Amino acid sequence: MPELPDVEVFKQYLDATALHQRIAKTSITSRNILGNVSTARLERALTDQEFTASHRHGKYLFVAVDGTGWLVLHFGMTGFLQYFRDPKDTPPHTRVLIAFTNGFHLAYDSKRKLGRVDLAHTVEAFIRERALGPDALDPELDLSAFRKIISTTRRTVKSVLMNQSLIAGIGNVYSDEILFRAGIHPQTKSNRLSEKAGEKLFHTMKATLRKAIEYRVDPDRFPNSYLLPYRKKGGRCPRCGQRLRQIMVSGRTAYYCSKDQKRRR
DNA sequence: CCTATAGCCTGACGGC
DNA sequence: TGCCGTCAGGCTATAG
Repeated sequence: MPELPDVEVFKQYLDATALHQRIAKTSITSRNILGNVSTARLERALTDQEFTASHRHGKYLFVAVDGTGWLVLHFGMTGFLQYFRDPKDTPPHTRVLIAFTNGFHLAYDSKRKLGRVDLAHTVEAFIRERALGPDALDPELDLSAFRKIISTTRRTVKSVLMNQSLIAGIGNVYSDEILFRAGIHPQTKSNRLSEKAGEKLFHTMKATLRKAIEYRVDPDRFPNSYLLPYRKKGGRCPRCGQRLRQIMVSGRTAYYCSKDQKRRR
């Protein structure tokens, strides 16, 4: 699930709940979701410390640990955070459980274990090591920087949007949403986009991600014009009512409207 | 340079 | 009801 807007909402949730509380205990209940860190080292790094700030880059959430380092959270397809007091509210697939001295807990839940929990010395070093591109909502990723990215590759535009080394934060769902709103066919070759289409794509990308955060990624709050609620087998285009097409693009299922998103070469 | 595929994991769903 | 194959909004490694 979690793409940039989802992770941004997780960040706001964490900021509103888990900052500035002393950590009494850290329990790792699934070792294989850990990155380059052992159970013991992670527990040692967190216990008796507190979270002081957070930062998001693409689909990664970084949480500062007393200014000494960073806890890195990645959510895979099924991850989320839950802050709660009563132990019976512990989510069913909790992989890391942090108990604070105020009696509350923060759970990192990941049903499919495709997410990762790690430690990093600095955010910048982590981003460099993972070769992540600029965050999709970073103001430094402006129109001219975006043009450079899309013009230098012949891949399909959908795979460019989803490539975390080129632009960080967009996954399968939001790439479909952005292309739908921009009226661009997902298999259009990136470097073949017209100047006008490239500019439209840029503004649509920024606006779509910002709006999704504003709606707190709640599909019920999205305007009717969004593809997201209809993005399923048998779904119909919210604009023209036609059945949505379903194709594979770079190994993922892409949904689009063949009337509004014409293929051109 | 780019695409396709498998693998990591688990659970929901549909068909029989 | 129960079993089985397929699929799911992420990412990496590898082969061609």
